[in-house]
Amino acid sequence: MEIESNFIKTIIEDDLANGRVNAVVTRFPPEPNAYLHIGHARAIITNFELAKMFEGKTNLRFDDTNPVKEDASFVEAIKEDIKWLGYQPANIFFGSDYFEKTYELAIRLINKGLAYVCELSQEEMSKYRGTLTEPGKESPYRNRSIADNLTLFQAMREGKYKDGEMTLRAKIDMASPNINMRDPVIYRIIHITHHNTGDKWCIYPMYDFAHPLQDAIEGVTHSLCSLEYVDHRPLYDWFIEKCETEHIPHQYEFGRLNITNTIMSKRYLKQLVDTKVVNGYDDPRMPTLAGLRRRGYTPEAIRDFVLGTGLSRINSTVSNEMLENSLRNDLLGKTKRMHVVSEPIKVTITNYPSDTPEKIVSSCNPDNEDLGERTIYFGKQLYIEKADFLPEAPDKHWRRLSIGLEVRLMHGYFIKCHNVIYDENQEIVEIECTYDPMTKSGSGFKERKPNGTIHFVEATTAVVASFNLFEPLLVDSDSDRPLIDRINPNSWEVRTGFVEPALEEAKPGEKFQFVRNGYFAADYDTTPQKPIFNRIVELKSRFK
RNA sequence: UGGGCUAUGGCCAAGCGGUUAAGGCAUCGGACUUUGACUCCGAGAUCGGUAGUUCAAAUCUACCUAGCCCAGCCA
Repeated sequence: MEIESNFIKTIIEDDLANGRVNAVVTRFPPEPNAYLHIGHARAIITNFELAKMFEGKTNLRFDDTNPVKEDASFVEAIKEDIKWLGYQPANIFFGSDYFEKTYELAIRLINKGLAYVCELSQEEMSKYRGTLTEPGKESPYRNRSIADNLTLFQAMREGKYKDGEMTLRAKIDMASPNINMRDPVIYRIIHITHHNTGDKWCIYPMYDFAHPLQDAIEGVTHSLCSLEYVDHRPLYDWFIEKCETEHIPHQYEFGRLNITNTIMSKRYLKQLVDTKVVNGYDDPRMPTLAGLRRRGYTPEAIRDFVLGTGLSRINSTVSNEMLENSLRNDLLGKTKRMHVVSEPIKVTITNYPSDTPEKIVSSCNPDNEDLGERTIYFGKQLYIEKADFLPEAPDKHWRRLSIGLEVRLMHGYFIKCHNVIYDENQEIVEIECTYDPMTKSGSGFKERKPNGTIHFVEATTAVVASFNLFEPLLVDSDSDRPLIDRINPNSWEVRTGFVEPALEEAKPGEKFQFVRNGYFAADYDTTPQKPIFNRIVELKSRFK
């Protein structure tokens, strides 16, 4: 699947056609202060796919200009997530690699009379800034001499001042209707150890100043970001122009991708982890890439989903059914289709002649013979799903087992139910059936049509396993209620059931279709003695 | 209330002055089926509103309406 037509692709095509750029360079610039989630996947995929499409390149650049929030551990996690998604950055850079260069350009601005050292406190600065409807006031420090600014800025760098004591500001326009242009701070003092530069610096550039310069230094042609930066674009262009960088990058904005019933915000993800609603950032219910990975989502499906949702200048909320569809499409042809009974009910085949089960060799996926065959068993004692039996068929659409009805056991035989055994509470404990030896799977038997096909496992060879069934963490997708009140209490259900013996060998992370049950992945903690499977996604069903 | 961005079927989204207005997801019919899966057929919008420009407008203009973003020494 290729990237669809979208406005950014159109812009790039146009730039290339008109010679405004020779080669496309994009970048994905995360701040190393959180785990990546599926929202980031859109940015990653968009940047990489767009560049790839035009034979350009994409850098991974850690935007680490604020040491108070950042940590090296996130650097590795982010690298791993990008690799998992299937992308290899042309270069891996750090914004902090450019601190020296950024500093020089700040001095250039001072020399041009376009930046000044300001001693307003944070509170005062806020007052001077004005409001959305009223213009701001000029700082009393705005008209210092270039020489004084140079000296002061140098002193800031040398650590002569405490955090917050002064800032370097761009001298633009305190009356601009765009608040970003009202003399924004471009350097602030922070005495803290930086994950990359250690204690070398105590002044750090702000995003608005650093970002365009990083793009310029790296030769980025199309700098993509989200919609909330639209108002920052004039500033971006101002810095590029005034700093007279050799290369001139351009910023383009696109909408964020939201998914129904899914929280993406850093704050709430953290809240879920901190309040132990989930077991960490790689909990299989989390929308983090680490969580989705553990759940069994595939990078191919995520890519297909992102590309399928397109790109526009709208913050969109896409139904999670779309993601699930991508998952099923990807998993359909590449998973083995195994027999698993998650809520068992016992079946005795009363006319089965032997106490030892017979072996049946079956295809793992009739649509993909490369997946091979495995042996399943059929015998006197079986398990089927509770939901596949009702003493009496509710209506003529019932395609499962009932007294007097005959169904096909997939890969086995036709069986017909003739008796139900109840306990003292009128609960069904066992059902009794007969089988027809003539109807063996693969025999080509066509004399009669069964009332549907269900699956089973043979009881003496079955292996006990547990299944983790997930639902969305949130309910009420359109609600404005606080998220904490929308937590789904049933987001993780554990069931114990039986799996066919071949599943003992499932390797952690290996994915399967459990016939008529859904797609599952063996959990990281699975063992042959105690297999554990996570449900990735249910199968679609028209059963009403 | 200043500035900016956006508005195409339930949800995404193509379309860039002339097409019966792509496609995907979802939904509803139907066929097929050793998964009520898959696959296959079929069904639905006149493009936020109004007024203009034009032989011709979802596409251009004006006005209106609605939603989102901005007043961190965060990114």
